[in-house]
Amino acid sequence: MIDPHLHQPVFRALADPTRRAIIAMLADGERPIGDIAAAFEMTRPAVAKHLAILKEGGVVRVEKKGRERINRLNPAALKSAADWLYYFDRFWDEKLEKLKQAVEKGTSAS
Amino acid sequence: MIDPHLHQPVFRALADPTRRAIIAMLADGERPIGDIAAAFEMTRPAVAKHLAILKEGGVVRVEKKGRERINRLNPAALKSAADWLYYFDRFWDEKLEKLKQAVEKGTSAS
DNA sequence: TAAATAAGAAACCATAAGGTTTCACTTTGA
DNA sequence: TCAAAGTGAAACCTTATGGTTTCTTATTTA
Repeated sequence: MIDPHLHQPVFRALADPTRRAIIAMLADGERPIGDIAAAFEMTRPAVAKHLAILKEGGVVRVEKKGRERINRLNPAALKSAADWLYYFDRFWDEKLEKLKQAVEKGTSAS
Repeated sequence: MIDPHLHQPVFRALADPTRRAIIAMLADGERPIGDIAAAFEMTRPAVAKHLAILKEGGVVRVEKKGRERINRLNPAALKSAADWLYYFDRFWDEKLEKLKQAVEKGTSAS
């Protein structure tokens, strides 16, 4: 098993329910911080801190656009956490494990 | 997307690197708390707190056995977190997504 | 039965986390 | 050009978190 510290920034980003909700929201489309703060009935600085942690985990990226900062989801970063969990697939879903092995071998399945 | 609070106990359990290391250790085999504390060079009460949080998330279960308490991994609880992350599969791995759909349809892939 | 082993529980401590209010800085638009 | 809009940043507060030491309880086993 891989060093658990490697995944820390991502798992830390995922640890808070508000941050997971932000991830879900950004999966639907990019948004400026003001919109997010309004949606969660939370002050903007509070959301800014959550976004900072999400950025540390690479889960969210920002793009300056005039006076706005567009926050965009970077789902690839979530793969790091998913990969760690995938290791346990074989314990609860042997069928999917077989399929994954097929993918790794390059076998077509569709 | 599902209510992020439902997953909170599991994601909280996963948030700490020591707890993820404990999960990895228990995946290799059940162990009493003393063994875990020794392996991590940490006091037993500290490990006890981590185990309590892991139990709250349903990730670890205990069985009394004489004067020992055997801690056993319950990988099914991890599925809750994995399922949440699976939602983003389509963003980073379209091929695996197709395979999963194939599984759901009952299509053979091996 | 008494010592050793395994563990739970309580009290305590330092720091991290999550939130707020207040103030300063850019970019836009009337 | 100057007020409004959108944001960043600093200071502060409360509670959660992760750890320790100390003490007690239960089970072996010599």
